[in-house]
Amino acid sequence: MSVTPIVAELTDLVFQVAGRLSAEFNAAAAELDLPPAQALALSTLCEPVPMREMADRLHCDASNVTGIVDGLERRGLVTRQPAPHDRRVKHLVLTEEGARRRDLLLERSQAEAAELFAFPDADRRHLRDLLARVVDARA
Amino acid sequence: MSVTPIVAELTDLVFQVAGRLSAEFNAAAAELDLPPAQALALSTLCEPVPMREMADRLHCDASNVTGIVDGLERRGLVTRQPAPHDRRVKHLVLTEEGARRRDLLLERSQAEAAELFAFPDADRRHLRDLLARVVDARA
DNA sequence: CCACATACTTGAGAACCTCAATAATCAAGT
DNA sequence: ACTTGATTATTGAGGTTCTCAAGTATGTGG
Repeated sequence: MSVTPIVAELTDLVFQVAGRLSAEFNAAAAELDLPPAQALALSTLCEPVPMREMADRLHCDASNVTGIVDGLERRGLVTRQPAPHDRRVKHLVLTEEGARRRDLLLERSQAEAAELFAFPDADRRHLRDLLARVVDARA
Repeated sequence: MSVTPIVAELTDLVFQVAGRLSAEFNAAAAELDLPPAQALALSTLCEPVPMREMADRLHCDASNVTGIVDGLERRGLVTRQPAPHDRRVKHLVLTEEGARRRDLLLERSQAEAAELFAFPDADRRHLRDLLARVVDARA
């Protein structure tokens, strides 16, 4: 029954790399007084976005987003604003401080990421192509 | 200060692949009535292992493991057994049912993983080598 | 024996998550 | 208009995961 060893190996490696990346992300987040999920939400926020859209981005339940945004709002980083065309939806909008915090977060976490991928550009592109193949293997 | 676009791209791809893998893992876990963290702990468990070692494997606080193992014990999948040589440490040992559940979990999640990495073997090995380079870039 | 480190637990508090149910609104068909 | 049915966001209950600070029991080295 056993799966090809290479598959287990690949799975493991992907988790290791992702693990480091997210450890670095979370560390950067923690320095900015942001819990992981809130940081993740913040990092995807640029243009105003409906709650529902955020739920999709985070691959989680809508009711979940309520709590996360509560946190971000309590910290004064986003506000909920009623959408003009549909009174059911509320848009998440970055405050000044929210935008500043978001930029810091991205800056720091990407700086760490850059170190992880610090090898010749040809290899990086090759890695990108292979990973891309995995991703849209079944899109 | 902007990071090379390729780095952002790589980061994104790695997260996407890891995201799918862990979504599949969590789904398999959910079918077996296992919360994510408990499933992860279970999946790493084969030989008896001290709590502390488990904490290292999960990259989390020791006090955290107590709660996770409480869950696994409540479900009857592991037991804590005092280690012979050091009375401070407790070994996590799989029960019969625990071993069975663990095998099912690995079987199912690896089957999903195999589909993700279903492309020529030469490419898979290449991908492995590149990822390995990332991992021990700073080990 | 003493000082110190280590393994595990406990407790408080926050964060995160699922699920079921609700209120408000929209979109369509009738 | 008016009902039906979907959709958006929230709430509440309950469980899981996390951090952090303290505490207990045990090992180790001077």
